Amino acid sequence: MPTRMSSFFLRTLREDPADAEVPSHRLLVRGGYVRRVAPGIFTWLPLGWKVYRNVERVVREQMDAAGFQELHFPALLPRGPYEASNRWTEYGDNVFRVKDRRDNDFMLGPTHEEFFTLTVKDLYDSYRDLPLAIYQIQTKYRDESRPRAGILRGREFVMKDSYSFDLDDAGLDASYERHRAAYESTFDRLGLEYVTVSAMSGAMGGSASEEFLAPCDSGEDTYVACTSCDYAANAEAVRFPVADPVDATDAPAAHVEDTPETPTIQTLVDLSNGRDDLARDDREWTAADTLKNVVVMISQPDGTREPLAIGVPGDRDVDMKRLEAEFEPAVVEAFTPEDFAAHPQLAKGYIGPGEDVLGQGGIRYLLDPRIAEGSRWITGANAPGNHVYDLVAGRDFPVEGRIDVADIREGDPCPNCGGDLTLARGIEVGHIFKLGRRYAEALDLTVQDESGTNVVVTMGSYGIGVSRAVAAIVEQSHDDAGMVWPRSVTPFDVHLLTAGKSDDHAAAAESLAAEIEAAGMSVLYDDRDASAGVKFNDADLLGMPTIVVVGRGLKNGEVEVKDRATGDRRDVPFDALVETLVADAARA
RNA sequence: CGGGAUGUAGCGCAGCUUGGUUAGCGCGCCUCGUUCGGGACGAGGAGGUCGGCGGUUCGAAUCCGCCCAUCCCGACCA
Repeated sequence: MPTRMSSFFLRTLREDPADAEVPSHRLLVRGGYVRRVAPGIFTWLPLGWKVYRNVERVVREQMDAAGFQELHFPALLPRGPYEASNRWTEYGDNVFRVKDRRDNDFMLGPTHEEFFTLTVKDLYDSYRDLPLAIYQIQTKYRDESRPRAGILRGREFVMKDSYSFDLDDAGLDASYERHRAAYESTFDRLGLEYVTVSAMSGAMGGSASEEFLAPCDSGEDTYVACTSCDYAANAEAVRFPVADPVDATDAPAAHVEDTPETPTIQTLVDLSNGRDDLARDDREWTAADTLKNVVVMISQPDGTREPLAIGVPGDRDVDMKRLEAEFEPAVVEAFTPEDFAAHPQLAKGYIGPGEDVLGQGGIRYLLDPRIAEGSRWITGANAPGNHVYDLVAGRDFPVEGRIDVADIREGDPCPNCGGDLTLARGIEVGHIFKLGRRYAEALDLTVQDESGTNVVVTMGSYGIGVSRAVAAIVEQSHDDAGMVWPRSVTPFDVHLLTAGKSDDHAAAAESLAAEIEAAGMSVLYDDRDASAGVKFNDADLLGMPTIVVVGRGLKNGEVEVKDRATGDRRDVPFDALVETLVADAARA
């Protein structure tokens, strides 16, 4: 039986919801696929649920095909295991915490590493049981400080998470590769365009890590890709090589100059160019000649705070996102007036390297990799209104450490081949990484090897944002009129409507609907007593891949078949309709 | 958590500055009629704790205070 719109639980909105910004949010709400219940929490209405389940089905089929085994943990989790890995604290405000009637702590699981690990530990003891790869498709909860963009980033969302367990690094490599291949086939089937970029392993600890990003304007992740080689990385993970040392034997001695009213790079550059005693003969000073020192506070989950100074070329800013990624799970805070008061050696606006100030016994001081040993700089002289010129890195102050957190720009040299980097945005729909032994060690997951020795298991962790993928598909596949579903996840194969209200139209549509369904395709039949325009617009909005119109061609025994994606329309005789639809579906 | 904005019917909004009958418009919904291939038309109707609490006042959607909530921009993640 076709689903009849006259009785289908669906209401489309004529106007965009006021709170929806990104296309997926706007269209999913307007099309009656989802409905907001609370910030970041949504109801899946019948149409949306069909899409969601199709996505979930594809994910499950590809996991099963790869030989991974599905299980299901609770979403409501006791505190204990998270103590062992220290994450009850580390996750901070991002977890929904609840108590039972006896005042025991529970949480709504934001992730399940501990439970996978502990369950394997419970059941397995021998190397002969490995390798193992298990997964679940689970509702996860994260009390995001700022949920946004509708389904793209909710506080309740569905994630497929897998874990692999291997005896050694070679085994982990193999498990990782199997997951990568499974992910590629999954996203291919979902009709998602994606790029694979290398990524930091983030809060979970570990080594190799790659993200699957669906490129689109609403993406929250910035990634770089090289125009010359196949290098691609999340902006947070890009690491530029340390610049080669330069010869500084001819460099003049460093000299402090009186530079009043120059607390910013721009004022400093302007003053330097404007004064005869400071101006260069060969060219103008630029911001890139200055060494900018940014002081921040690194705040650990346990509450300890430590100041950190970062030196970058003055034409660059510190990218806070990259900096945060570097110190996870610690949080980076701006230096407050109180912090400055507690460090009186820091002259705001005139901070520079110096004994007991930055480095050399003072605040921990790390330099951008572009600052070569032997390079000359203008920087703060640690006194208001004073800068030091011709300060040579490595000669006048030691290079105590490096940190690569400056902003990345279009055209920056590729760390791999030196070609030009491009910047783009994408939605993280998948993430695979080699966890290593962190959880296994913390939770004491070992197996006996052939010699009877206990060996710590090495793990991999692999996620797919199932609910997020629904939104990502819309982000990539829509036009002004509405959504355009890939056939693999469409809620219905065919959207059938009558343009014309005679009994003949209805009878023809009924019989065609039955034929189409008999051929194995699902039909959403718009049998409503609405004007043709309303039906056409709803059909475009709802986005089934094929729209069949029983209209003015009826008298000739023809219907119109419209391809939602291309907009192409063809008149097809009744008796050729099913054949046409089957052929179209097969071609897609 | 910082910055900005908003809260009035299922959805989108006006009214608030300058307090005053029964709180209004469009969409959607119900009834009747007309229309019938790209969000038709007429007539009639249903639907509201005006975010909450407190205050000022003869009288508060409107003024004041506090609170709550939501959205957007920045810092976090599938």
